[in-house]
Amino acid sequence: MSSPTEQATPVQDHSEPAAAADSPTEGTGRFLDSDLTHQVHFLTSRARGRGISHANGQLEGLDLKVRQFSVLSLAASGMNPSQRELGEFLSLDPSQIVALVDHLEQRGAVRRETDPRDRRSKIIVATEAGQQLHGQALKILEDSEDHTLSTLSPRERKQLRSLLLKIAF
Amino acid sequence: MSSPTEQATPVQDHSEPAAAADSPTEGTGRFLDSDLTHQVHFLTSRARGRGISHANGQLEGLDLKVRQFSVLSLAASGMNPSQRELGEFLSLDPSQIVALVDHLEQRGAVRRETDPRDRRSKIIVATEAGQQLHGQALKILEDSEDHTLSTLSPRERKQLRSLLLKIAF
DNA sequence: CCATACCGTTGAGAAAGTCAATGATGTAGA
DNA sequence: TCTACATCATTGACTTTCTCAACGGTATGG
Repeated sequence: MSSPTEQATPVQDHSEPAAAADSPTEGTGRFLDSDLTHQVHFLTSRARGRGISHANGQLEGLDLKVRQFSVLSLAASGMNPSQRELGEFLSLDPSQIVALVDHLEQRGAVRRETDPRDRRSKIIVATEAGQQLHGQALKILEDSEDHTLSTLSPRERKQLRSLLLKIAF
Repeated sequence: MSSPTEQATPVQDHSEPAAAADSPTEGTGRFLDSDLTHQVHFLTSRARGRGISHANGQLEGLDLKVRQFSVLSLAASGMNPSQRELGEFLSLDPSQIVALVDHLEQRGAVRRETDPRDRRSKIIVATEAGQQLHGQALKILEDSEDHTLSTLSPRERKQLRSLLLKIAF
């Protein structure tokens, strides 16, 4: 199908009406038909980029990023994750977890507690202040997500979450 | 403010059966119920990470990454994108586009052609070799995506693409 | 002609990702 | 018990990606 015959398509061939200036989707919308737009990794990348960017902006007031929130969230869950577990679940290198936990610990949001069953591993738990911070951030993130998914019906949002869950693990 | 009241859920409270060693989802599956797992940005991040990681692995033989492919793909589309348009559509800084195009150009996969209508902008077009490379990569990426979405039915895949498309733009 | 805006490019620095090595600790077998 | 080996958190080095400011060449509108 994709045998690239001599169709080199010179530039002057892109005959677009000179009135392209007032196109509807502000210029790059013409790529919406491209092959790329059908690739799931491209769509997830873009969706993620937009969502995270907006979320980070909204979290600015708390001086927190989604990256840090994800660690705080698990720490505040009462599930007592170890750093290794955090790394695995969040798809982050152990060394990155160290930096993240360092930051949250200096901020007084989490504590490192040595696991009595395995003194090599450290359990990350949220402090009282951390719980509070998590609560505030969660609220903001819910609003942010609501904004990101504003073009989706409640039913579609549920579907999306369900589908993503299936391919995320 | 941050007086840590002694209610901090001590570690020995995480009473888990000692037989946890043979748990089904290899350890971190116990976080699947956490709040985080309900957040779309977390799910998209994980899904994207897994997908791109696998895709990049499969593309290794072509010495190509999805990042570079996305540029090549638009260059090979016959839509004559300018670098600015590439940046906007791919959510990348213009300076990153320069590097990406430089690399593909040195490889002989794309050409920069000055737009006769606006000599500031450069149109990126795929060479013959670039078209061929794109064809091979596309095939590999389709297989990779098939692998990433293996837990989804054809109908679900279509739904997913449709939903992602709605929130990606 | 002039001021202003835009495009690609360069360079610098921050953030994020990857990898190897180490000390402390746990585990299993001789 | 002693010994070899594996695992966890940590550090450090390095690469990749992101973000931003500046600059030359070009376009646009007065």
